Amino acid sequence: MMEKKKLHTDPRILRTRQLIKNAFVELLEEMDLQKITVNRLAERATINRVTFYLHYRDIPDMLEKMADDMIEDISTIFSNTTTDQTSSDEISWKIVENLLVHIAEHSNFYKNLLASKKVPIFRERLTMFLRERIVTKIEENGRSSHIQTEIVKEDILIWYETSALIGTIVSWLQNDMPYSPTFLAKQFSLLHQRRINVES
Amino acid sequence: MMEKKKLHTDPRILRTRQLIKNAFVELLEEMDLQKITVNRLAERATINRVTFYLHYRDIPDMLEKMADDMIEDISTIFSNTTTDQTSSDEISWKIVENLLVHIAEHSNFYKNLLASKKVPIFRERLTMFLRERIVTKIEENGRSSHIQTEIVKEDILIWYETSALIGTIVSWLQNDMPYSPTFLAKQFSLLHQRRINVES
DNA sequence: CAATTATACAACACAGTGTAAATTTAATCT
DNA sequence: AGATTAAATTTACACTGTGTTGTATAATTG
Repeated sequence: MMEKKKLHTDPRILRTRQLIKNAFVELLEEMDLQKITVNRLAERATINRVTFYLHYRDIPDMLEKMADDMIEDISTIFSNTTTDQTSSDEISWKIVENLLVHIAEHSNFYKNLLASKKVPIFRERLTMFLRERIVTKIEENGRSSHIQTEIVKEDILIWYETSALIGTIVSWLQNDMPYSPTFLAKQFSLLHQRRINVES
Repeated sequence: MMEKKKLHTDPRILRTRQLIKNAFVELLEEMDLQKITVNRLAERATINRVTFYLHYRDIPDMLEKMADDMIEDISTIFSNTTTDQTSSDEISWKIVENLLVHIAEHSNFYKNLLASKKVPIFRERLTMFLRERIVTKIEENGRSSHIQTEIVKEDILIWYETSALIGTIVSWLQNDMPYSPTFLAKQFSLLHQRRINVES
C-alpha cells in the first residue's frame, strides 16, 4: 500500500510515465500501432529504452495500464455526477454531458486512442464500462413498463444502446467534434426518448 | 486485368492464400495480433516464409487485402438481395437477415476478425460500408416526414444507427450467436420502427 | 513440349526485444 | 544539509523477427 502510493507521488515516475504517454499518442498520429516499437517510443519520449521496461512489461502491457487509467478517470466523472442530481433522467443526461466535456478536454488523447481506430482495447474497456451503466438504466425503465421487454429482448437492447452511444462519440471525435458536448448530450436524450415513446 | 484474373484462377495461388488466411484466423484465436509474426504465420500455414512476401508486403498489407475481400463478399449479398424485393422496408429487413446468415456461416472468421476486438480495420471497413447504405435509407425516410430531421441532426442519426447495428452484431458474435439471424433481423426492424413512430 | 510463374530453400544484414550489471542522478526523510 | 533510497542511465549480450537476394524445383498455361 505504502509502496503503491509512492509510485503515484514520486515526480520522477510521474514525469517518465507522462513522457511515455505523450510520445505514444504522438507516434500514433504518425504511424500504425504495429510500427510503434519500444525503441521509437523511448527515443521520442527522450528516455532510455531500458527505463520503459522499468514501468511496463511490453507495449500491450502499457496499453492495458493506460486503458485502466482512462476508465478510472471516467469512473470518477460518473460518481461525481450521480451525487448532486435527483431525477433519474436528468442524471443520465448530465452524466453524458460531463463525459463528453471530459473527452473534449482530452480530445487529442481520445481521438487517437479511441476514435482513430488503431487501438481496440480502449473501445472495449469503455464498452464494458458503459454497458453496466446502461444495464441498470434500462432495468429501471423496465420496471415502469413491461411492454418494451416483451417485444425487444433486453440484452439486445443493451447491445444496441451501448454500441450506439460509443459509436456516436467515436464518430463525433473523428469529425473533429462539430457539435458542443451539451448539444450532443441533448441529441442523445432525444434519441433515447424514442424508446420511451414505444414503451408508453 | 488478365493478370488479375490469373491471380484468381491459379490453383497454387488460391491454395496458398487460403492457407495463410486459415493460419491467421487460427493464430488470432490463440494470441494477440501483436504476437503474430510472418514467421509464425508461415510455419502454421505450412508455407515458406518467403512465399508470404510474394503475396503481401507485410502483415498490415495482408489485413487490408483480407478486409477488401470481406467487403466484396458482403457487397455481393447486398446487391443480390436488393433486386428481388420491392417494398423499401422489406428490403432492408431482408438484407440484414441475409447479412446475418452470411456472418453466421463464417462465424469463425467474423468472430475473430470483427468481434474479438483484435483487428480494428475490419470493423472500420464494415462501418464505412454500412454507413453509406444507412445514409440512403434515412434520406428516403426523411422525404416522407420532415419532423425527425428538425429534432435530431441527420449525421448524428446516421452515426447512431450505424454504430448500433454493427455493435449489436459484434456483441451477438461475442456471445456465440444466441439468437437466429432471422430473429435478430426482426429485432433490428423493431428497434428501427421506434424512429418511425417519432417521425409520424 | 516450351515458356512462364509460383513456391521452396539457404543465407544475409539489419532492426527490435528483453534482461543484467554497474553507475549516475534525483527525491525523500530525519 | 547530509544520508538514504530509488529511479534513470549506460553499456553489453543473446535472441527473435524482418526483408531481400540468388538459385532450384515443380506446377500451369499456350
